[in-house]
Amino acid sequence: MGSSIAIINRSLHDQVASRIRDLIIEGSLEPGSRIDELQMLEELGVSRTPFREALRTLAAEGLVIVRPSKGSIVRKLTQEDVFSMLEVLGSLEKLAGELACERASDKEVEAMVQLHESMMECYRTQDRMPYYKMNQEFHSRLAELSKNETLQEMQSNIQARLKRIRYIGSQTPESWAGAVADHEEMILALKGRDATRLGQAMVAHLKKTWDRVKDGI
Amino acid sequence: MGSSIAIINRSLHDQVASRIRDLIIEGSLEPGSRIDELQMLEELGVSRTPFREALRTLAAEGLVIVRPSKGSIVRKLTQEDVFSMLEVLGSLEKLAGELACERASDKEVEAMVQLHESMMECYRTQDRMPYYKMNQEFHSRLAELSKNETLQEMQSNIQARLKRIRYIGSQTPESWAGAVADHEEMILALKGRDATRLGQAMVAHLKKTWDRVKDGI
DNA sequence: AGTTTGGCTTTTGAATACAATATCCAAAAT
DNA sequence: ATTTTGGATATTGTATTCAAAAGCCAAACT
Repeated sequence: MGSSIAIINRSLHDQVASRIRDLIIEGSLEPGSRIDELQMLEELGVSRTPFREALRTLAAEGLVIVRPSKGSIVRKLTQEDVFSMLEVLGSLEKLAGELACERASDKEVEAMVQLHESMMECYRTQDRMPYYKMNQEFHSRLAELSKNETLQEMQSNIQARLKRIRYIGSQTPESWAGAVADHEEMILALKGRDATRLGQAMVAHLKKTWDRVKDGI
Repeated sequence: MGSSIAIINRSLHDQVASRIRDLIIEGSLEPGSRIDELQMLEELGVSRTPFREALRTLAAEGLVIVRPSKGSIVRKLTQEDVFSMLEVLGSLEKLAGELACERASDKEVEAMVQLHESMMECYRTQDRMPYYKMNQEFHSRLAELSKNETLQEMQSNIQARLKRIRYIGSQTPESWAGAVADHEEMILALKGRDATRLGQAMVAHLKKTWDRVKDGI
């Protein structure tokens, strides 16, 4: 995602925003901690203007909170926050699934099946990292198949906020197996163009995600 | 919303963002047109730094588009954009309605009924403007009753993007009557705590909104 | 001893200055 | 005549500077 050609054409504050996003997701910037401008500026090698513009973007995305005259902090997600996000994400992905059944081309469905196969292969060999990445891809792609840009945007926003949680949310072998079974069901529903079934599968999947994650917050 | 005490404690860029938002909604800034920084700065009486920070916020909210080195434009909504927004909004408000039936207190439900009565009064006297404002309020409040902050945030974001459309989307006498009937149904469902019924009412309402608005884009 | 106040330091917010990029127009070449 | 290129101008992007606010510590007072 994001070829090098695109990067050179992106303005500095966008690059800065991406870097900070990464720092937040990988956990270098701890939730709740103040973001030290001076230190950050040194590390990133930019001046305050693009940095602060980046902060504004991240604030609008819900990743950081800027407290006037008191500095910015990395947003800390409470259990309630995460629950509410998963509740909404469930509803959005349900819609995505239903629409995908109606609007995706056979070719696109086939591509999803392919992706699923690759994931299954990773599961068999217990390759966590590639599985994790493909899983993100799977859900993004499903949103794409809805052919609804707003839906994609909202889904990707929530995904971004939850990324860190899910990343650390290391699944147990059992929960991983459960997730794989869920995906199996999704693929079957999608292949059969059964909108209701896929919608239900999405909601169920997100509910389980909550069960899996809630104690680690 | 937003007392004067709060306003004086808000940083400049936030105030600027609000002002620009208003200009976009009321139509002073035409969709698709370039936002002339120099001219804007004069009008608003601020310097470029807070102004550009405000632009970043608005960009993240989806109201403007910043094209690197080529200036910012007010986002122009295509029919597809509006359709996709209403489709998502329908899904979100459906969820909001369902959750509200489960989670709202009797007092809160009563307050909604009151608001509905006020709207009916405006309808009887054909007071468009107050009705329009209360209608916004009605939908925001329903989202609040869901007790889901993410849901509220997402709904309010889409509402903001659509505001101008709905504002100009001058309803005919018939469509107004239809909207009133929809609201009657919503209130009945909410009073009866019938989640399914309210959910369906919300989806139906948003579908009609599309029919009413689509030709005016 | 504890609390309050005054001023110093650090940090954030806004304005200005400087640099880079794009746009536009005219002149030259095909 | 049309296209292309060079440079002047306007506009945007970034850095720096200046101002204001918040945090901190010590001294004085209760």
